[in-house]
Amino acid sequence: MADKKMVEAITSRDEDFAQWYTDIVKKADLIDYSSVKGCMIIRPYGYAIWENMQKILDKMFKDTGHENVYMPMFISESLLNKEKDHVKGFAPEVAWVTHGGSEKLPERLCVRPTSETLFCEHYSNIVHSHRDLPKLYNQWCSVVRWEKTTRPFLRSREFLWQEGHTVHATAEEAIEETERMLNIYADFCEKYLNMPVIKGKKTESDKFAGAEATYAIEALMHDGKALQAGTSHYFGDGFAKAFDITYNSKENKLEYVYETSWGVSTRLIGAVIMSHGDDNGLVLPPAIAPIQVVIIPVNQHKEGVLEKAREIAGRLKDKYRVKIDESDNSPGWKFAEYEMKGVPLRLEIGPKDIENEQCVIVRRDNRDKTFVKLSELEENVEALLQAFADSIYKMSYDNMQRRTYECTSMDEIMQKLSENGDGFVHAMWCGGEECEDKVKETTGVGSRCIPFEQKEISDKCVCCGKPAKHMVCWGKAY
RNA sequence: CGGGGUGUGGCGCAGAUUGGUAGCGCGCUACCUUGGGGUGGUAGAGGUCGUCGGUUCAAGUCCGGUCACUCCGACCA
Repeated sequence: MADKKMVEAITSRDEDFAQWYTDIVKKADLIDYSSVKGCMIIRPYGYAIWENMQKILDKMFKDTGHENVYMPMFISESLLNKEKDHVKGFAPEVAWVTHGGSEKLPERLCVRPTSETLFCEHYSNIVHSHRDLPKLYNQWCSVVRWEKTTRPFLRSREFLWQEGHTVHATAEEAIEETERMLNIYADFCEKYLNMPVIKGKKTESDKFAGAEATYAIEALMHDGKALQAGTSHYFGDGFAKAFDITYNSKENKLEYVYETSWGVSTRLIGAVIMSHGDDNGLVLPPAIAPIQVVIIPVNQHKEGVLEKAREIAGRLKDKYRVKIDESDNSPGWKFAEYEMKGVPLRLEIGPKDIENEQCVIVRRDNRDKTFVKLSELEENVEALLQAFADSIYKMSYDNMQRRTYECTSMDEIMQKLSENGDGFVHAMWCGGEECEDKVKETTGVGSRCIPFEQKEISDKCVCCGKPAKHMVCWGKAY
């Protein structure tokens, strides 16, 4: 029975998606709660996923000329206050340090919610000449935002991320950088997380505090809600003016730099869970799965079985992340356990197989069983992992297609959503903030982004009927 | 921040209305058994009931505060 629910312990995904999600993060050993609200312990299995993401992304950053740095975690209040839009955006959710030991600090310090101000201060000190540009810095760190409601990976008060901050001589160069990084994020999601995304620009009301333009990639989760999976901001010279970051040009003129920043966070783990997971647990993309192939010896106490299992592991371990479970749990228990943990391939090896010089490989996504000759092991693993990755991408892609609705009226939006469930609504927009608000108020979907890939569904705004400027992608957000 | 739910061995829960000193399943430990979808058995270990305070001869149980988790909204990587 391919669709039989093996693990009774988790909530069904279609019955209660939120509860299902909570069950998964706990039962797959990704996190544990700590005693401070909204702060989670990322356990080894969860952290390994993040490490794999980091490894891939870090290489992509380095390949495009970026360098890693580390900024302090504290920002003085006066520094934070320098760019007024930025403070206004973040002040409500920063955590403050007021004491050092028992002594009150002369100026309170905020725990970074993001590090624009720190990078700006530093850049103003080290950038003097056009020869110093560009500076392409990135840092891996954690940031703190005092969120009111919290959820593991999706919204925690402290979370891990990377933040790139770059300064350039010209606006063109900075805009190019903003786009380059957005594309890297999109490629990462599609190729390594096997998750399709929509690239687009945020509306004025939705852009980053202090930015001139914010670009984002939006992914659609299995339940039809949207998740912002990454952002890339173009700052123009706004921060440069606020923080006085100037350089002497070739013509010996004092010029302001142009800046960008971009980031993705451990929220991507949440995105992967909600894109690919099913009623049996996690389903992990091979590129980031801590274990890609789990080997389950069957009747392992029988002579020769464990030896064979280890031999197989030895053949695979240079190329793949492999684990043999030699514990004394029953095979059935192990099957369920590694399904919960989302391991892409399960390799079963028992006395019958050894006799036939074969093994059994089962895919996590559809439980397809393949009998593989041991002499053809490597090429089969390779092919199955690839097929697995393609297949979970397609599932996500199909889900997004099925849940994308083109609408020309507010009534149609509400009708499509109630008939087919949540999803992306593509509809035209005049560019007015009142209409943006009104769409959200009446239909429940907010603007996610203005996709780069535009389509003229009609020439009128879905809300007010005036001439439309853009097609907007709307959705309910996480 | 508003509304609902929950907090009792590691996990899931019962006990609370009718106060009298804590119980079940799973897991855990040891041994045996079994092994191709969470094997079966025997013997064990483990909790003062989120937390602070109040009422009472006596509180898991009643009252008040507080903290955390969770779900649904409003805002956010």
